[in-house]
Amino acid sequence: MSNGITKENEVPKQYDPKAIEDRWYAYWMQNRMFEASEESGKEPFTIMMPPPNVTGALHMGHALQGAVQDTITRLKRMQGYEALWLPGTDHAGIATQNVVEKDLKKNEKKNRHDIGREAFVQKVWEWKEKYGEIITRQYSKLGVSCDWSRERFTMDEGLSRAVQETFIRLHNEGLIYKGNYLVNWCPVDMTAISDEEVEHVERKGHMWHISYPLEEKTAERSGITHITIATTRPETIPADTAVSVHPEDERYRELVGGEVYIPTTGRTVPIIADEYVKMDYGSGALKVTPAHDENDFEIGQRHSLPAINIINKDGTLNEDSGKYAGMDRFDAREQIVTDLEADGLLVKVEDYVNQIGISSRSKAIIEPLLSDQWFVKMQPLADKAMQASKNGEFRFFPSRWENEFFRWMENIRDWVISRQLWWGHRIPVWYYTRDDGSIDHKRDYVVSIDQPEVGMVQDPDVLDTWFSSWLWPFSTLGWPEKTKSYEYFYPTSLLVSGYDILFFWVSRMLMGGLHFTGKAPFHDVFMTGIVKDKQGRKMSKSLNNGIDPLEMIDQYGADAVRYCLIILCAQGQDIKLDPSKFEMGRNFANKLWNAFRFLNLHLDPKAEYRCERSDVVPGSESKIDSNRTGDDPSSGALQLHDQWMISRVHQTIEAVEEDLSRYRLNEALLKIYALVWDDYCDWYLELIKPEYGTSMPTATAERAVILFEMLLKLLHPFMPFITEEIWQRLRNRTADEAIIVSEWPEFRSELVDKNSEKLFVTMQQMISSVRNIRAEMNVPDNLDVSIIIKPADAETQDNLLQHRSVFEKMLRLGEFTVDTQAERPKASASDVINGHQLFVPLSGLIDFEKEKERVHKEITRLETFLGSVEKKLANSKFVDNAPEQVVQNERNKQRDARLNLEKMQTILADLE
RNA sequence: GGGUUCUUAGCUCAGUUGGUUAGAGCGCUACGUUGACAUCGUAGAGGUCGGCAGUUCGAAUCUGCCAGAACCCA
Repeated sequence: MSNGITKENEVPKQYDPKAIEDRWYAYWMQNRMFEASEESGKEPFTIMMPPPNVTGALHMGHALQGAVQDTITRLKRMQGYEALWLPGTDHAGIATQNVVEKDLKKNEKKNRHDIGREAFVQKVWEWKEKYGEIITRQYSKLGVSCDWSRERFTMDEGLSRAVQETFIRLHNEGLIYKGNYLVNWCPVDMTAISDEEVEHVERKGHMWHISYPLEEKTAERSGITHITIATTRPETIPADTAVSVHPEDERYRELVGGEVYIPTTGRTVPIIADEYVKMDYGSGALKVTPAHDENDFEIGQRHSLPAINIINKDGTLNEDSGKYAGMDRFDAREQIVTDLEADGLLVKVEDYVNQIGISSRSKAIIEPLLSDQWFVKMQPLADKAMQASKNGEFRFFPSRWENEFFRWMENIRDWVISRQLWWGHRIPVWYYTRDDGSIDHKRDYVVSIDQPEVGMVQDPDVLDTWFSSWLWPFSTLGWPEKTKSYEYFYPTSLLVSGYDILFFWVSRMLMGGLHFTGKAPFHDVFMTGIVKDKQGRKMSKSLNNGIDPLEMIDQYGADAVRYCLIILCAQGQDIKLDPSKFEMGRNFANKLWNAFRFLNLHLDPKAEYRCERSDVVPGSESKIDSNRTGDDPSSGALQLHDQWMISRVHQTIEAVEEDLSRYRLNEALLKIYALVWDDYCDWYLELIKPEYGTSMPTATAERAVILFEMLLKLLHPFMPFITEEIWQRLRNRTADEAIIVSEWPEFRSELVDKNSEKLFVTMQQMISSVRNIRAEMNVPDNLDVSIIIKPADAETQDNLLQHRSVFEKMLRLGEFTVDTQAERPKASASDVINGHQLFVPLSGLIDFEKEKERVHKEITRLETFLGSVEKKLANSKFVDNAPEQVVQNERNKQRDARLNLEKMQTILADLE
């Protein structure tokens, strides 16, 4: 496929991302540049994309993590790894089922029960086929280089097979069990959910103090008629099966072993003693409702109490609640309170803020409910994961997440994996039936993928969505089959995830991976922060404070969005995002674009450097001649600014590699940004800019292009679109030569040239100083100004004279005098840079008072600085204890500052 | 109640194993547009690094306490 660029294409003044982004994405796709192969013989590098919900829309969290993963993937690809980034989506049980149910209700005015399970599941699949690709298409807009040919869905046949396999395996190992336990029940979604899916919130409520009449014999024995209990949930009174007090509570000692009447029911229940009860809380007496409270459930177990379930799965009360049957649990609460009051049993009501559990999905108040569910025993899996962590089999970045991981692992509880839904992986368990078709619970169930015997029925429940996603790193590669992909790409190299799903997903993947494959599923885990709004609130639909990444891409360009997200993503801190922040990415892209425009304007379209040449800049390829130095641009020899720029580029390569190896993407990008903007654009390009009407020497142009290409390569993983566009416009390239598949620049320490840098930086400082003087003295912009430099040594004198052209390019320069014997002209402004004196003669323009003030200010600054340095050096403890290097550093500072100060003082004396 | 993180320029944030004359972007001030780029350039102003104490020759960085903010778990 053609890359769509011709030399005749106009180069617009402003960069327009829309004009190019889709074109390059299509080009990369059609040339199959994202696809990874098991056959290349290269070292693999693998990232599994956290699968977004198939129902979802792309949000900023996806965009951030997508940008991070793509940057690393592109880097590794350029560094010669066989880079696989495998994408996919998650079937998201409850969320998807809800969406389709809503759709069904809206369009056909039916609920799922009206059309039946098979037809409903069919509808969900249809919905998935129709809308399921929205999010992946949205992802593409970001420029993600994931291998779409390997895209997976958690309900694909292969992945479903992996789910069944693991269920059976865990069951055979005794790690899956079925039981009647108290679970978190969501009355809206009508399913059990796991502890991790419950959020705890504070709600204003009441504490009701209720008087329970003692059974007659107990009353007689103790001389008390009633015992007061405190509760926040009076509607559960009909389910009470005991009243408990603390064993050491003197007030109630006589009552323990006795009985009490449960209001509204007339039943009597025992009074027991249990250490769980807090004596100073409420009245010190607790009603025990094992079927509707977790702590009460445990007390019930300890004391062998019965559990009476009075709440239906839809949140209404059942027949066992007596006259409240059929009422909603919250209506029943009010009614019971009214009835108690009428009976004179309500002692008092207090306002009370209580912690309640709500479903993280439906936001409905969770009802602890006894039901038959399937569980996974987690402790043995957690032990393996903790051991692997201690062995260093995987690492968290930043490392503090390892502590969080351990904290959760150490207190891990069994995992409820059954869900009372229709959309998901059906539990591979079969039951015998009676003649009437009902399940025969007296006979053992059979665990099997296929129906074991005619007439047996499958468990109606499906598995928690996370029960398939915890297998994601290997099920996507074909496991449990020993496929080539699995053998080659597993275990994976890196996982990028937000810390909000550390427990839900990351930890479970580690446990699952270690248990099922014997290996940690990834070596590195990079936990990103969470993208929040300007005020630091989590972005949510209900707050309507989300920033749509697609809108931002449309407005600023994908590269700008990526730039912004990466630069703000520091070491896992949350990102407070405001749309205006994307401007910095857009501006940077525009800067880069205009650097290209500049080169393009001065480059001869037919010249040799439009073909591949890379031997004219040291380090860009192999052949170098770094000894050729001169100041004649036409000679083709390297000049000072070339050596300085080459040195800066190589320093940056080294620093960027170091930063990226530790996932400090923001640091790396900031360094590249500074290299491009401050070094290349502000200085290098200005210095090679030809005089008006003259053309750029070929050697200069070649070097500028090659250096620019190195910058483009460094930037490509972060900003893929613009770098590819410019790369392809600079020269004629075939698909094999696209920047996406180019080689990452090689760092070469011998090209870091400290001497050239030092000289160049001194010259930069001199130029800045002259500009400052011009501004301070209000020198008109179109006026040439002469400068006189009195260098501290003869070598600098030679160097500066040799590089006179640098001053000419960067200043409106008149006379240029460099002389170790120079004298300060009377009417001049002065400065001292690294011991070299600088005079700017300004007869008629100089304001002597202002100049005195300027010089005086500099002297004050130097004195303060020198004072602090000398204080350190006067301290013998410092000189004795600090490392030699540090002391030497201070001595150098002292020497330089003294030299500069002395000269400034002479100047000031001269002025007065 | 237990834990984690944060507090640095007007705003948003970087700052690695303690040694920098504490940085960036935005904003602000002055000047500048026939110039690669006003999505720009040049120059500049702006910080006792939340407070107090300690460790150290030396603290934005380590420790303790206090104040404030956010999050996680119970």
